[in-house]
Amino acid sequence: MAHHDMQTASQQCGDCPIRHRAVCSRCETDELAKLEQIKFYRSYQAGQTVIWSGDRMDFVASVVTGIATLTQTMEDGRRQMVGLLLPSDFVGRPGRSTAAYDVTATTDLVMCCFRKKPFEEMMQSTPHVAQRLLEMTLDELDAAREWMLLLGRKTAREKIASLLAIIARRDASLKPKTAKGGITFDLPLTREEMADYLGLTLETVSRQVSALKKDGVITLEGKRHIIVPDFDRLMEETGDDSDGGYLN
Amino acid sequence: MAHHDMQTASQQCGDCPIRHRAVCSRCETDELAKLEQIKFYRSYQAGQTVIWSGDRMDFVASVVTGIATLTQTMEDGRRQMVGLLLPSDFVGRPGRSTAAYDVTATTDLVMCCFRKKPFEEMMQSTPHVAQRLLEMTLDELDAAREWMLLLGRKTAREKIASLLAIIARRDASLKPKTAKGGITFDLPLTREEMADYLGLTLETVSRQVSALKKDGVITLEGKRHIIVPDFDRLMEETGDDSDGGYLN
DNA sequence: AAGGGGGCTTGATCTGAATCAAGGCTGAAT
DNA sequence: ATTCAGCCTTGATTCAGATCAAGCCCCCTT
Repeated sequence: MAHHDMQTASQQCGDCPIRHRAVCSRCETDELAKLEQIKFYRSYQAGQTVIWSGDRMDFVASVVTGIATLTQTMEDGRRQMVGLLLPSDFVGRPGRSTAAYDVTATTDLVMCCFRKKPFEEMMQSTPHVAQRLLEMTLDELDAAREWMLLLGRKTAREKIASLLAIIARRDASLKPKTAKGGITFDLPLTREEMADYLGLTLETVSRQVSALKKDGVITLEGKRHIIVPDFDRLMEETGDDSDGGYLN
Repeated sequence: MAHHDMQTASQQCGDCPIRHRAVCSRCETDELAKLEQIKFYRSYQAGQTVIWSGDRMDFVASVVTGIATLTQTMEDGRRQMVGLLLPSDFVGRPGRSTAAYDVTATTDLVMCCFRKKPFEEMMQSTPHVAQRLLEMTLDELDAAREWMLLLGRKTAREKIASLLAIIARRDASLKPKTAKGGITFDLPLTREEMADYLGLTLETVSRQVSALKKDGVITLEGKRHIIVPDFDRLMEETGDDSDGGYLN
């Protein structure tokens, strides 16, 4: 019977990544049930703003499909992206009631949301949810620090190569079937969004993408479809340590 | 009796910030006792390296006194600071066995360490430790994102002003007695370390500090002692939103 | 088919910070 | 007292990326 509940829950929320990443690895039946009761979905169109920085935010959420960005903006309009949310990533901060960043859908977006109050109560009673969330937050912190090295010390070319490598890698982990010969993916960002990610202008992004193409590091099909014939070659351009020590 | 244990523990570890920040806010007696049993102290001299990136790291720790930095280094020597640890800050990552960054003592440093294994076991059994750690990690992530805006979009002058404001603020929160007239503090970093923090060269740091001095935003006494006659004036130079919305 | 707009590219020029270079200051060691 | 080393400042020059500017491409609308 208990096992049956679990399967039912699983069917109800089979596509909900929070099940898998934040909660489910060691979930018990009644915890799933609790999550089922408080969750709801929201959809946004490409370009839509999910929340403005400073707005009241009474839910936490997990990306189901699509891509969202976190950005910070200065009064004079300078923008810096500070987070890129892919499917299964978590947004929102238990214990804070206002959004600290603008959250924008860069593609059509579906999020699985949980009202903050009940989610927090659930966290109290099910310790490994907090632990899973801690793990995810520590991963994000590591990514942020990698990003800081990129922003502070890398050249424009290295920045572009790094971003392409990051997207290629995350993309590959989502669609496990990757041909050995070459990696292929669609850029989910405009040149301007790439610039906001990298701390550059869109013109510089465009020039450096062209340069990588001219040098044979990548091939372009249209403006957005990227082919990386040799991933190691791309990695050489990033300036990062060659040994992919990012997975220990 | 239970209450007595707590006081005893408190005396044994009166100066240990993890007690206050990571663990203690809702601690119970036996948790404190557990912490007491697995903790130990380590001291480092100014300039000493605590851990090299990639080294095995079998403890987590909390800064008791002094200042430490986290830095990342590229093969060709470019360096970027990615963390600045002041007293009560936490280092180390439950669930990872190798250090991801160089940790260096910039002043004489005392850390309160916990062997990772027992600490992790303790986390399992005492849920609000994980919760407190999550809160601290989320704070750090926010700081990292603020830092990303600085690295990606601020001018050299804004970077310097921002760093001075950050240090002034954190300093003020440590020694609560701050004169209304002006804020005064010692820079805990060399020009080169400031440069590594800000993604600049040491020459540019020096020039911009001189410029802020010439413009009356700060006064220098020696190379390290800073006087900020008007904190609001300094804040104007940072490029940040004027409303100090960083504390909600 | 014509028009228009959003996203992108490419060229010309400018500029803020890096780089290269030469001292200066201060405190510790001889 | 002198020397030395580490840290800092300041000047001259260079250069990577920003800014300004023009036009292209592609898709959508009418």
